Amino acid sequence: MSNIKHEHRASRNRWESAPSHGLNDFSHTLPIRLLRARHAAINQFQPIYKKYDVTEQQWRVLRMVTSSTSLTAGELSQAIFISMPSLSRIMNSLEKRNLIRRRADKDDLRKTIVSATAAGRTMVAEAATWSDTRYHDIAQWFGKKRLKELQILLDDLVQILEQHQ
Amino acid sequence: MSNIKHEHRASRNRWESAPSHGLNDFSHTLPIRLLRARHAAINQFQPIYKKYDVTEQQWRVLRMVTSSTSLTAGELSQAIFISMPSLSRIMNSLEKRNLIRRRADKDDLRKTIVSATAAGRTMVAEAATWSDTRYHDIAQWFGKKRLKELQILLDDLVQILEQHQ
DNA sequence: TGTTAATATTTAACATGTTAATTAAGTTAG
DNA sequence: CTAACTTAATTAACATGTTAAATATTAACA
Repeated sequence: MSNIKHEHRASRNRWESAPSHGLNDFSHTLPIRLLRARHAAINQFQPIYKKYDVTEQQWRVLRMVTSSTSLTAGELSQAIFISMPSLSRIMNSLEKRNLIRRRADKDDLRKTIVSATAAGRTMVAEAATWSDTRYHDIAQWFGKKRLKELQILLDDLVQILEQHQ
Repeated sequence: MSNIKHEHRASRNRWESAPSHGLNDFSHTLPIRLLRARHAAINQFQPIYKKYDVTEQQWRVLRMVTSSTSLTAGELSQAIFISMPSLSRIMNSLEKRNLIRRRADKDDLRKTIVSATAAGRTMVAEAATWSDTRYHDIAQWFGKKRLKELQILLDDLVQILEQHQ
């Protein structure tokens, strides 16, 4: 019973230890970790969503649209990682609330150009300061260096996974 | 394909640079990065979902249930990070397909104990090898050390964000 | 003991995620 | 020029995410 090399404690997760059958500690896979982290991050901005009665996704649209002078629905979709079908519905809702506006691109009538209304811009500008403060807080708590590390690892992971496809 | 617009160097993101007004480069916030990474990771296992005609979430339930001898719906919900309402519907669907079973806990009739049927266990066991291989591939491509680093950073981030709440 | 509070799960209502089909406009080849 | 192909956005259908309310059971306690 010579346990030579490893003496893995109880259950290290499946990514670093022997896979055996892979059915142990399933609650700590990378996808679930990423989901949890995203949840926790978004949660920090909950006060804004409640204050303005928007969902996190609607807020993403509003921020992207107000931060850009002119972009098409397709560009918007790619930038904030919301599929076109979802984006389509979200834009309906935001347009009804008079926060954004859609118009056809004169050079290519298939494209839709999305822009923020004055009301939309006002709303985002109001929250921008608060939001920036919170972003800064998070960087402070977690450490700017580690945050940067995390970002790089995430980007690299995406790149590598998309490569091997 | 390969029209991927990675303008990494072009503009640094808002997390490390001066916040100014926070409306620039909004498409690279941490939440969006996490979303992208999760997508890319899940995408690697798409063949399984298609082969067995299950969603990613249903698969999470199946793997967790088969990897555990006995757990309640609540425990399952926490472990795989699916809310109780969603889990309730997913279990309905999996039960109809005879992949899992629900029964009341004799010691506490409020609790529901979830278990896999023989069919469910067979199905997961069949895919386990393939899945393990893919997990291993990812670790190989990305580097085991970096993957571990990423995991630690994610866990720490969650912990810190939950602390400051 | 009986009333109230807390817990586990489900249901309801609505927003979003996902895949496939549809519509409209632009592009290309014959 | 027009038929076939491509692209951009929407719609449809169904699964999941999310919040609040409903239901059933257990715990607390005066």
